[in-house]
Amino acid sequence: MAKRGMKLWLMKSEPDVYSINDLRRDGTEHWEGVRNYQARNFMRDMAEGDLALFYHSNAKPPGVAGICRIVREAYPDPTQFDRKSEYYDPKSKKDDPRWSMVDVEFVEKFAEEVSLQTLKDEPALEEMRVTQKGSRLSVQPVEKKHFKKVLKMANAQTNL
DNA sequence: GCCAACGTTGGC
DNA sequence: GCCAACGTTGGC
Repeated sequence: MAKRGMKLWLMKSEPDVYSINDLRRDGTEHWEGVRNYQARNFMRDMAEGDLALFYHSNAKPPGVAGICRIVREAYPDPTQFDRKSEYYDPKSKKDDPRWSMVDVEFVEKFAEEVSLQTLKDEPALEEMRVTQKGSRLSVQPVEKKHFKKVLKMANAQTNL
């Protein structure tokens, strides 16, 4: 059931890097490596218990693969200080970390992914951010009506 | 691999 | 503060 004031999100991951199957295996994971200020700011707005659509980007086809839940609110992403990490940011200072991450846990993998094309073909999702041209943002808020629609299209077990 | 649609950087 | 050059994202 939906908690009062719960916010809803969409989070993109390239399945070659980290997929919904990886999250199912791991249970929980750090959502590290976000290096875009807008996406970071959205992560900072997340609260424990919020739900997110797990979106496979750069996939064939791209689409929503399942659901995850925020289990830890934003805190500094340690990879920004790790010289060996591909996410290393030499400009970020220890006493003023630039980048944040959240922790997520696996909720559900859809029996069938809902492809981006399917989302685009659904008139009710016309205004959803991810269906819009040039939507590159890797973390984005989702309106409740859109989230519910996607759950329905996916025959999801999760409901709001 | 191409390229549109951004976002960031840095010279001025 | 402007803006050109450059880098990244991500669908196709």
